Amino acid sequence: MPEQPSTLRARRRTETQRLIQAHAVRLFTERGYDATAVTDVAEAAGVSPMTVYRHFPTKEDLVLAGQEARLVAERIAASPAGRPLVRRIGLALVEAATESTGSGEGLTADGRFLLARLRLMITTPALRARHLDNQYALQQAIVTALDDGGDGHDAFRAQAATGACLAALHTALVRWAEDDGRTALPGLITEAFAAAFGGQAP
Amino acid sequence: MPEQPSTLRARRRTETQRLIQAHAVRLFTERGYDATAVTDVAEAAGVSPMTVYRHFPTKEDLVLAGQEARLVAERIAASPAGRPLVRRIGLALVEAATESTGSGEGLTADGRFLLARLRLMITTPALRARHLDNQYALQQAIVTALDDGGDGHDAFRAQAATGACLAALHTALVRWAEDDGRTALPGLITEAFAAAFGGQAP
DNA sequence: CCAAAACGTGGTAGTGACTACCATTCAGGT
DNA sequence: ACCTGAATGGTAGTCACTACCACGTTTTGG
Repeated sequence: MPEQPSTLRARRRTETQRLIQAHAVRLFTERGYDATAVTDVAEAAGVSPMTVYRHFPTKEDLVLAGQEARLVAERIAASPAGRPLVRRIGLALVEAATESTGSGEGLTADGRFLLARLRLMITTPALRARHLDNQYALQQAIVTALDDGGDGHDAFRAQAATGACLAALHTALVRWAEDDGRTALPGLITEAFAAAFGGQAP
Repeated sequence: MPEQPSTLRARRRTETQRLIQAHAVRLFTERGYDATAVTDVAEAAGVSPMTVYRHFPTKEDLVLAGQEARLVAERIAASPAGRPLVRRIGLALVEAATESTGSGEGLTADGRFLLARLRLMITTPALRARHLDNQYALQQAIVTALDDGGDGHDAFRAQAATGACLAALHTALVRWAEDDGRTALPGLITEAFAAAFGGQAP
């Protein structure tokens, strides 16, 4: 999904980003987030501190950066309307999770990296706060995407339902990370939805 | 509810806290959060920057400090068990909101201050992130408080349900702030729960 | 009632995240 | 080949926050 303009500059750019982020997550995991300075990350990646800030506006973005959110929003917007909102969102989330992590046992390299990032997001207070705010931004994006021209009251109901769905997702993600990714994520999401919404989930 | 030990030192201490926080919220509202330095708050309150940090460990706490969370957790723990979790939490939240803001029209001075803080929490990214993390901490407190000795699976379901409830609460709070407190908060919470959970809300 | 302990407050000097502002180098399109 | 623009690096500065220490006042215990 990330387009590859294949121009040399763009390829190098994404490659540097990948390099910096990989070293950052590694160092944060080894030494701790607060005990690792941005300068350390830059040094490990072989670039100047300036370059780190060019690619990642804040230290937190070194862990949080990722494009999973966009995928989710698009999938929900593309899902067939008519069904109750909670079921639409739940189904889209389960599908997106299946695609990202696989429903079976083996974890891809991307999956392991996502897991490492998630662990940091859950345990480090500053990262957890920013991650929750990102989820809130995703909520806004979802509500905007599926706004069928209803009035403010409809939008309010959509906000409430979407927020509750994303909270259930978050619970599933936390459990998945605590389990080191051994339990399949789609199943956890389904369980979380069942616990929160009872009869109106896949 | 906050005990008054009535010893001179304690009274002075809470008074300085109140003073600093009041000036902070005022300045943040007038000039903006990022454009206001902690030094400015200290100067306005007539204390040294050091004293500000003594009472409020971070700049964000100047807005976020408050003991509403504890009230909510206690109320939920005290609610009668047996009913479905979502209904228990919803009822407790509506009651707590009624007590804090009143169900009628007039807004108390405390209510107006709470509204000003809430507006800052919603509009300022850094504060919004920390606020969402505080809600997440409240979720943990609630789950711990009503842990009836179930297994890990029960705890997982409680996490999912509680998180969804607090997301609905947050939606109601945002709407309340956007309305400048004109719509009664308990009713908004009830509506948000109805939108998210359908038939299982007050 | 008077000491000693505890607390609230202020100063100084630091660390670390982040932000201008500017110079240099090199890929991309014409 | 030339010029535009992007990517990187350096310097200096702001601001949140943290020791570490000193001084005065309130509280406490004999």
